[in-house]
Amino acid sequence: MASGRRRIRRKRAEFVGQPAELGALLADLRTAKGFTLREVEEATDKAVSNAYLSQLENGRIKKPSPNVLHSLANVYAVPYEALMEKAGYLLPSENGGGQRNRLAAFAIDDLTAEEEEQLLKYLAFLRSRSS
Amino acid sequence: MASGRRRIRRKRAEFVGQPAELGALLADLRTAKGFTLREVEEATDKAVSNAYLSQLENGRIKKPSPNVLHSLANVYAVPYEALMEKAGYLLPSENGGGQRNRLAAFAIDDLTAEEEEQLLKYLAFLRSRSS
DNA sequence: AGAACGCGCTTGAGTTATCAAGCAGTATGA
DNA sequence: TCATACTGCTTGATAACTCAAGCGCGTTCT
Repeated sequence: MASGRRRIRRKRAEFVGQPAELGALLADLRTAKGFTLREVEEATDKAVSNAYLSQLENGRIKKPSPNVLHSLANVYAVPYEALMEKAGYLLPSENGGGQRNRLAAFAIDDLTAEEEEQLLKYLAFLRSRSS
Repeated sequence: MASGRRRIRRKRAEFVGQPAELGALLADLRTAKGFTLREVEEATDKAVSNAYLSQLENGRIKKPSPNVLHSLANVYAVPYEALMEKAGYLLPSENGGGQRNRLAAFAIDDLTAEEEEQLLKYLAFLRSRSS
């Protein structure tokens, strides 16, 4: 099954970006931090193999063990619960209703001034679009 | 390997009752409430089959999905996290390091989860472009 | 050029979770 | 007595997770 591996090339112009699935989120977190697959494997102390992470990021694995998510949350400095929720696991409090657990507390601590500016700009753009 | 199927007969006499396995705990919870396997299956709205619950209680299944534990926690009226922990999953707080590095340069506190994701995605995009 | 690396990714195999179906045992009622 | 209906339990099949090994591609030496 060859699979036409489609190169995902994001255009800045139309940046539609939906809520994204777990895999995409993990991929974004990793590239944002500038890690390689194997670096993450190391950082998790071999708890998450590079091969596995690849499959995760490409959506081939839908529900990794919470422990895997825990490891990754550590590496990416992002709240564990956020990943759990994205993976489709119920949260302790998430009972019946629909409760809003915030995703990443934007755990990017090493933003450059320039990046920050662009992000803010982009946020402004986003918000201007929301009706 | 023939397997000498060992009947697990719990003794009531010496009740050292310590860490106990998840299975034993679930079994105790159920009998304490006087439910049958099928009643629990019903109570969880078929989320947990009686067959599965049986295997769980007898320790044949070690790490059920968190969602299963959530259902059972509901039925038995015990805290979800307790079951999670018994199942060997790390809890949100169970973290040694506690690195909360979130430098507030980008201190946007009113971000919606969706906005955060899109920003992250955009940042990943930005950084992947810079050579 | 070629060697040597690092990158993401695939694949094969082993383990585990999960369910539908059905089994043996024990009541209870006709 | 037989039938019916429970009880917990087993089993076979399928799907999902997970890893070790290795592949192909692009860089970067030498």
